[in-house]
Amino acid sequence: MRMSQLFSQTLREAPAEAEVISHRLLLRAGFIRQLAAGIFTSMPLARRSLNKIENIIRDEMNAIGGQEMTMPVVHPADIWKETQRWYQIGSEMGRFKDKNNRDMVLAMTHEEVVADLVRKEVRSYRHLPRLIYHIQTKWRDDPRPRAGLIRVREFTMKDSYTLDADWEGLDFQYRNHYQAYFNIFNRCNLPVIAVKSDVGMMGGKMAHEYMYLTPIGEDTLLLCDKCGYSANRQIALLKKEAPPEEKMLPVEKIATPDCKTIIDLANLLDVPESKTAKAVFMMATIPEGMETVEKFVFAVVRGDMEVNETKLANAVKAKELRPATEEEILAVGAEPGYASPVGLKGALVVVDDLIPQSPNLVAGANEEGYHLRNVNYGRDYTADIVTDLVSAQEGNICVRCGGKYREVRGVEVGNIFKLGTRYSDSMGCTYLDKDGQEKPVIMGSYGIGSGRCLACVAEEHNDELGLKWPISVAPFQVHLVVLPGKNDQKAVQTADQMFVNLSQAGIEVLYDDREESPGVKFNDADLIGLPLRITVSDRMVKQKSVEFKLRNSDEKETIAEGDAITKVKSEITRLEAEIKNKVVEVPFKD
RNA sequence: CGGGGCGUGGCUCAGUCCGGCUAGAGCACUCGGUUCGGGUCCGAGAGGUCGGCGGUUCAAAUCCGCCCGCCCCGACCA
Repeated sequence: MRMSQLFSQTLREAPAEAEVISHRLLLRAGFIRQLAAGIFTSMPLARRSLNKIENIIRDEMNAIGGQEMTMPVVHPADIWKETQRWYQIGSEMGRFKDKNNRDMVLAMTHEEVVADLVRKEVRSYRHLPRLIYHIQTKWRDDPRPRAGLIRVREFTMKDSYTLDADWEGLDFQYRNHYQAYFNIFNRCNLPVIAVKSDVGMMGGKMAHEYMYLTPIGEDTLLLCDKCGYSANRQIALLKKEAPPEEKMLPVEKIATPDCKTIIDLANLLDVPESKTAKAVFMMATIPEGMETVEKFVFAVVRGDMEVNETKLANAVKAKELRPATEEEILAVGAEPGYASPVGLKGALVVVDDLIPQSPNLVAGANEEGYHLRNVNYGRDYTADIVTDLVSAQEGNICVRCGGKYREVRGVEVGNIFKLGTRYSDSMGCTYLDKDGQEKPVIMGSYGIGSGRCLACVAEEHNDELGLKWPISVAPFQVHLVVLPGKNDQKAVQTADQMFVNLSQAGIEVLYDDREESPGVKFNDADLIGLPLRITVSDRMVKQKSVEFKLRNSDEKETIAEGDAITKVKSEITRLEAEIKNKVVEVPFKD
């Protein structure tokens, strides 16, 4: 490709709205342009890199038996109503009506379409197992798109779906994906870890997320360096140490004016925060058949811990949770700042499982300015649900080995889900097994965002001059720069010829044939960040030589003109081998 | 959805507080010349409904109201 013909330009300055490095560099280097919040165009450079990423994905999916297909972006709402997700998912779903006033959905994912296909195509155990996938546009009207390509509303995802006759089959395909995903990210030279995760709106049994660790990430992860346990904070378990046993003391009402926070309370009474009970009020939207009901949820955790909203939502099977308003709190007989589980009416009480083991806590009195001492679960109040409700944090004890957790941030670049029969049941996907028995098809679903992957690679590989693409993801392999000098076409002729020769040798070349000064050309080359650079200058062609440079190194090497192709080829081979070495077996961790 | 910020030519920004002549600068773009290994230099040009609508005023980029868009923090999120 001649740069004089390329449909995009580099920018000397990044647009003001770009903050994170990948966003700034992808804009400046001319890879992407924004159309609206969370909606981007992939320019030719980005498209080429995305093609490389997607081809790596294809390669790895095909290697585990995947069959590529394409499913529609626009769906009739009917199938989403069948699985209830039409009702369960809120404003994040893109909905519109067609000309006949029929409800339509913009695909957020494709379980419904797959399930519809399965019930029509799969009749017999002979049709199983299968692995199908596509690379297709998704629309999720995210409330807050941000950070360039990291979090967008329209995006492209590879999503694959496994169809199995039994749970062992699902297990096998799940593990195949587990490894294939590591292969994919390693081949993109993107370091990731797999963590256990919440099943969220997908429903299902087990899920892992593939996380690229970076401070700009939006997910908080807990890692145990001792045993390797890793999980998204949303579901991370932790070891809670039960306090020493105490005799239950009689409840005692005490005046605690202006004492609305746990810290105030602990200070005033001179007790540790772990001797208090913290109350959190939420309104939960809970699906009941086709309808939803709003319930007031009163959650209780120990004062030294935080409520985990994902765990709470899962405990009460809520589709949505929001903080309750003051009026709603008063309506159930609680007092904001002085709330207590003792003597509540009409609330769903959910208590962390450490609370019943923690005797003689200080809790609110449901009366402004008063708390109760020596409140004990079982004697003074009971809960509708007792379960793990708290968020794991830096320094907490590992649930597996007793080590200490470390907290890091990450971007989710992929995920794998064991769906089980959630969709098969609601959409009637059954097959006949060998005994003629009708059984549900067991499904799995697996996603990778290709644009997000590109952004993460850009986020990982850059320096103060610009991008530094791994050879496997670079839009071109070689940046060919010509510096013509004055009144002499010799360099241009040599470079033109080299462009032809390299291209004919199957090498992908971006040829900067523009009439620009050397400084501009070098800076653009560094900004765009192709792994190899060849400079053909007036000065050097006189000695029949050219300059070779790696983006990743400051060294410049003078080589004979005639050796250029050999040199480029061997360097590409070397860089590709480096990447290949990163592809290794990863032990499965559940 | 809550909090904050911003919106002036393709990009970065000044001007807005305190209303007043043809609305400015740098970069990018076009033309001419110059330079030629790290964002050359000189000259000439083209390009703007000052986000939109309404109001106040002799006069609005500037003041007031409503709306829209974009960014950041939070809530949310396969």
